[in-house]
Amino acid sequence: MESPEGDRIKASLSSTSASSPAVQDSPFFNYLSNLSPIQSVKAARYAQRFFESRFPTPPPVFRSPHVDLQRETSFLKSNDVDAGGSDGHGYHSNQVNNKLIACLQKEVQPSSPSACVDEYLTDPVEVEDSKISADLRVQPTNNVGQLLRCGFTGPRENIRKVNDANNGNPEGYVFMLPEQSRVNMPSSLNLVETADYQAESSTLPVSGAENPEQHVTQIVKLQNAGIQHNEQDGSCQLLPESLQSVEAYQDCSDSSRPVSKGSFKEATLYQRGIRRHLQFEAPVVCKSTTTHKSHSSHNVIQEVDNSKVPASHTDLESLIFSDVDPGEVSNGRESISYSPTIASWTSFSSSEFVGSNQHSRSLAISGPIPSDSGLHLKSIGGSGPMDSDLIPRLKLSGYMSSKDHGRRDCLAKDSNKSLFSPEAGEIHAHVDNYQQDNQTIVETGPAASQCSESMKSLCDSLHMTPSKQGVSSEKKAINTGEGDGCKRCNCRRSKCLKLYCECFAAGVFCVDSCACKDCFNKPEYEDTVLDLRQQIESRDPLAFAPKIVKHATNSPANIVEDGNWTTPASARHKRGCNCKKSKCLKKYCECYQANVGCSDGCRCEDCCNSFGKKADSVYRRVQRWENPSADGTKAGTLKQFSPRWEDLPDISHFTPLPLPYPKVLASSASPISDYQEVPHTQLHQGSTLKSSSGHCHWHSSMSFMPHLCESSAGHGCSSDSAFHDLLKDDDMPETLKETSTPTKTIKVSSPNQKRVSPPQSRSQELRSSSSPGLRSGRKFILQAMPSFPPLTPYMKSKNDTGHSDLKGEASDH
DNA sequence: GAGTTTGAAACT
DNA sequence: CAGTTTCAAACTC
Ligand SMILES: [Zn+2]
Ligand SMILES: [Zn+2]
Ligand SMILES: [Zn+2]
Ligand SMILES: [Zn+2]
Ligand SMILES: [Zn+2]
Ligand SMILES: [Zn+2]
Repeated sequence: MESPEGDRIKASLSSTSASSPAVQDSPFFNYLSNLSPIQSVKAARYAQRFFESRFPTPPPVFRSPHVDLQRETSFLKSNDVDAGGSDGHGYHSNQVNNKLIACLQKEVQPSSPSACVDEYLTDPVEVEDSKISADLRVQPTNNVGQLLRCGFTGPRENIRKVNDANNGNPEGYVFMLPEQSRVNMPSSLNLVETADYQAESSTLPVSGAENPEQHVTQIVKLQNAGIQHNEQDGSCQLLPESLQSVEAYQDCSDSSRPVSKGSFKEATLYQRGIRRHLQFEAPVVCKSTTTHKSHSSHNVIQEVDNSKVPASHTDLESLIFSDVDPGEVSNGRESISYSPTIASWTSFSSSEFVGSNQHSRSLAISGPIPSDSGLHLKSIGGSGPMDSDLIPRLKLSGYMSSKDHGRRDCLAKDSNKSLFSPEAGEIHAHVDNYQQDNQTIVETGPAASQCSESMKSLCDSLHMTPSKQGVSSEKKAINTGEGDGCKRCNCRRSKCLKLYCECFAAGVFCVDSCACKDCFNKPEYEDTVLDLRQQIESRDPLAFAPKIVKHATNSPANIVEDGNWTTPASARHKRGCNCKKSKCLKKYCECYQANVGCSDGCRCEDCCNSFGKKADSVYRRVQRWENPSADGTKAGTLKQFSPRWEDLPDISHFTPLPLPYPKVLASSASPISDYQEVPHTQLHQGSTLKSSSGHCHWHSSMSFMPHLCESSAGHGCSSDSAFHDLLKDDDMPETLKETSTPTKTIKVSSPNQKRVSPPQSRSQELRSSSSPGLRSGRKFILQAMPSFPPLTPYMKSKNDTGHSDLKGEASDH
């Protein structure tokens, strides 16, 4: 309103507001609808767009999407978490849903969109709403199921098939994520990935099937994580940030790896082509990759259970496998949708997510889907009402979801962290890891703590679930968290419609905990929000992409040591920082804030980033990583999170995902959390903090987290940074690379199996102490996703359509 | 909590 | 693409 922007915004707003009800007729509306992923009917369109735009390629891939039933299962597990966790605020959800839907429709069945959608989307949402409220996360499974559904929905069967077929993944990277991250990732991610994978798999014959499996799981983390839980809904939102980061994990070739393997199938691989798929794989955590492999998804779950939550896990499985899908799915709604964004991201991420651990919650991302679902759920739930509406909602939901979150967001806040992303995905993960060590974890890193908390909540809820008691517990947890708030943005002049706003930037709606004024980043203005978002994306395709990307690559560094592991270290900021006075030692520096070292892409002066200086060679970083203490205070600690850097030359590459919906990101983010957790300072504090404060939150919400963190204490906060999202460099790069250099792409995809042991060092250690076995065992498999489609497509679609409109209006003034 | 610093986002 | 302005977070007190 106010100034120039005001006009634009107004325009948008007007459209928006109107849009929902009556406006549909207006051109804008159309435009929007096109843009917006979800708009009811349009899911299909959406999907198309995504496909078109994002995935120029291979439709086939998408087609298969659902395919991955298997994954679903696995995902389910994870998903559940995600779903639960995520509120769905984010637009993502919508996007995701859209994708899914699209996929489904296209491939699966166009005929009954609703059905399809329902299955996929629905689940999550509905489930969450109804169930969630009651159970909330009680049972992850549900969520999972939802997620899966969302993503894949029905398809389990399909998926499985695919998986089977694919078993051989072309490449798989195995990363050892920190526990936290691992856990998280999987769930949400899995879902997503699954979907994609499926496609891929189908498409890809994965030649390798034989390959040992490299399943790469990509995990995306949502940094933000801002997951919010709604008491009612139970859903949580992820913060944008969380979403942003994505991680990918590769699996070991071993075989199976973990979940991913099975589910993933991944082969995913290769996704590149496929990539798009969203997916996120699940991170499954394979404790021991090998060992557990057998049931990927199950494994994951199991692991989780074992370690932490037996009950839940059990439930999950059952749920997941069994009913959840169907029933819930059907019921539900699909809320989940993936938002387009997600899709885009997904592709994005999938290809490269990396997980940074920043936020533990990685869920988001990869989860983007999953997370989305979670988010969606919320949204759905929130919205409520209607199934039929779902679709439309979806659209909204993406953003909308936030509604719910809003409420509980606050709670979440502190908790928010916890809430946040983790939600589903993370939750699982967290659960495993965290639960076990919750405390430990907490200590470990703020992020961790957050995660753990969130996880706990989730877990609790899950566990509890059955009776619904869980809910209360959940709430408690959340509330406990504290109600606090978790602050989020504090915008005064941007109306929360610019990237200045963390919420908006993260792809999530503002919630109660936000202290913004004249906020338009609300579900009610979803249209506006989406429009502006598109505008911004058109201007900068990477605007909503996760800030942190992982390079996964094979860079020597990763391999370096044993070749086994890879490092998360590779994570770096997508655009690099431009610090002049902070020496990259304060949060003013986005790199530092994200717990990643500066890279060549940074233009900082006198860089002293404890996570890695601009000039540091990968090798050095690794060393630091390994011996943090030696280096420096923070560095050491930090390293844990971002242990090693590889060269990530190309930051720029990141793929641009058009829609950033957070959810996706969020999911992805979780993985990252690891990093965050550890954050330098935090570490020390962290441990304490968390516990004490408790609530710090979860990293997932990284972006938001800051506030929280702050309040909570540094730990949490610090963690947030960690949370940032990481995308895998690989992915990103690939994308970019693809564009620019085909070759790389390939590489990326094939780098293959590396296991990486996350830097968790400390955090892990801590944890490990508590429960060593798991940790070590867990591995995430990331598949390298192919690159993404170039930004362009996405842009185009949007631009074309809406773009003009919006711009026109916008430009007016 | 007010005020300052900082660097990204937005704008020109 | 560079320079400037705007913005909100990070930080300081
Ligand atoms: Zn805001
Ligand atoms: Zn806000
Ligand atoms: Zn706001
Ligand atoms: Zn910097
Ligand atoms: Zn930097
Ligand atoms: Zn620097």
